[in-house]
Amino acid sequence: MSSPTPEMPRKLPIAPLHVSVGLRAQACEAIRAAIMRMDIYGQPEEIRLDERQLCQDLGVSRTPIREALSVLEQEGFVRSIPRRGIHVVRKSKREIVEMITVWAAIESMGARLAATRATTAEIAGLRHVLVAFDDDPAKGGPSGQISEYSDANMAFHKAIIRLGGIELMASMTDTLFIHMRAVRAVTMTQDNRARRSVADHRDIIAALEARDAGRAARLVREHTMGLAAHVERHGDFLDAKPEAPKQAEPSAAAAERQRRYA
Amino acid sequence: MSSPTPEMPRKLPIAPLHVSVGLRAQACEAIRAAIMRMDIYGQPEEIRLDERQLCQDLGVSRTPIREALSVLEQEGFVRSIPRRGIHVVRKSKREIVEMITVWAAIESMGARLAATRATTAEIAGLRHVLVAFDDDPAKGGPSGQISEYSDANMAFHKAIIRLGGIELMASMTDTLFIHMRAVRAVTMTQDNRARRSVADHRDIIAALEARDAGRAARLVREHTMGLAAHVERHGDFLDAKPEAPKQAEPSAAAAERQRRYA
DNA sequence: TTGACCAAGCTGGTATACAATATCCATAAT
DNA sequence: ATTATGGATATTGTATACCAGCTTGGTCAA
Repeated sequence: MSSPTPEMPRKLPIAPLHVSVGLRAQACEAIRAAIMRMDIYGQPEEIRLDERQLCQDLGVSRTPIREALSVLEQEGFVRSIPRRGIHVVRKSKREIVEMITVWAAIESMGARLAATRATTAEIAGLRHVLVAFDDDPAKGGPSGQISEYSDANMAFHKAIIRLGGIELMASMTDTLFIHMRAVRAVTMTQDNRARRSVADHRDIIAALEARDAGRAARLVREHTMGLAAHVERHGDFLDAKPEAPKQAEPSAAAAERQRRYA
Repeated sequence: MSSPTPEMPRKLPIAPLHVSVGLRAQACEAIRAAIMRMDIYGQPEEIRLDERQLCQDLGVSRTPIREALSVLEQEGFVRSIPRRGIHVVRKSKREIVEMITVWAAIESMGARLAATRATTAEIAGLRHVLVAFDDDPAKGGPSGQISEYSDANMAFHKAIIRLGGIELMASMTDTLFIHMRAVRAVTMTQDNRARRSVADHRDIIAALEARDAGRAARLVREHTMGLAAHVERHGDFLDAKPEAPKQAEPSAAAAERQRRYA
């Protein structure tokens, strides 16, 4: 049966039937999506999540929830304190800057590798990512486009990394990029940043097309480190003000509990 | 419960200390140590570990074991297949090369940052790491010293990264370095590599002392990428031959299993 | 009125029981 | 004799029950 019969009718294109995609993975995905959906830095108070509440909402037992939370804790999205609860982590400005720095390091190397091993067609494909906003520079103004541009921006950087050919880079930066979503508001506070960003991207593509590995690596590094410097200057809102602990309000506890499940 | 007794043995104010360091963390540490201790690439067959066996050995229940295995799976040490068991991952040559490449990217940026922000005393402290083997170059020969040198080697690179001041770099590379331990045998197969490595390190320190960020970054990158190329050339043993345990045996079950794994 | 002490509830950690599924072997049929 | 099918077995995923500790709110005493 292992003979290489070229045409075997036994190979029915039957469903892959991944009935057991794993309940833990689903919970992990759901919780991660919920975390990304909420505006972490909008509310000043710590966001706590309750295991049992999640159990009810997702309709599963605590065990998969706990395992999913373990994964999320490893990924740096939540933090579990023994008997104090599980709260969504709020990255400090320094942590954000560090993440951007690591991102710059990885993507710079990715660009360096891409300059030599990527095909010309692949490099040319990079232009498709930014034409969408290159053709319409008027979009830079309203904040409603920020999210849209930010997504395209991340897509461009992801594409650079992908062209480097190191899959590990893609997987490692994916987590970083997810964290970046929370602070994308600050990345475009200055209007010229968006335009300058597009110009930088064009220069990077040009360097890649010229097969100038050193220049591509340098441009990517300077571009991303510029973002790091920008956050360093204007990202003070990240170091949140956990607000006055409790002013003289006797019902603060009740309010706290109410907010907890919000 | 029986509260009427007004005299309750009051809790001694003696700090129980880290009684609850978390049973999961201990299990995680133990299993990780066990994995690092065993020679993954020595045995040709897949190394499977059994949950209940671990439960008995560690004397705990399955829950903390499972959570520890979740963490280890996230870190890339083990892989869990739904109903097939948990086996220690055997990194392929490509994966190792990728890890080294990412390491080079991160450490290169770390050196670049260290060149400007590290104090002169900190840079000078780097020499302490390699003098131990710089003073006794005769040690390069026997393989018994490989492990020792490898540890000092990693300590040097960790120190570079630490001087960069980005804690995230340290934590990310720690996991990479743990994986590197498994393949440190191949890193020193050529005798001159050890000596050249020390020379490279000295050059890196010189660049840092000269505050030449670009040169430091380049030297670190070339040094580590040289290791990647070395593994690329001589690391074919990593792509192990799982070899058919049963040779020419037309067993239907074996063929079936082979087909399903493909 | 204010402070401390106690008690109860809530939260997470741990253990165990149950269910589902993959593997493997034995037996029967061709 | 060989193959296929069925069951036995083993292993993991999931759920639930129990336990320990922290928080918090109330009450009593000074």
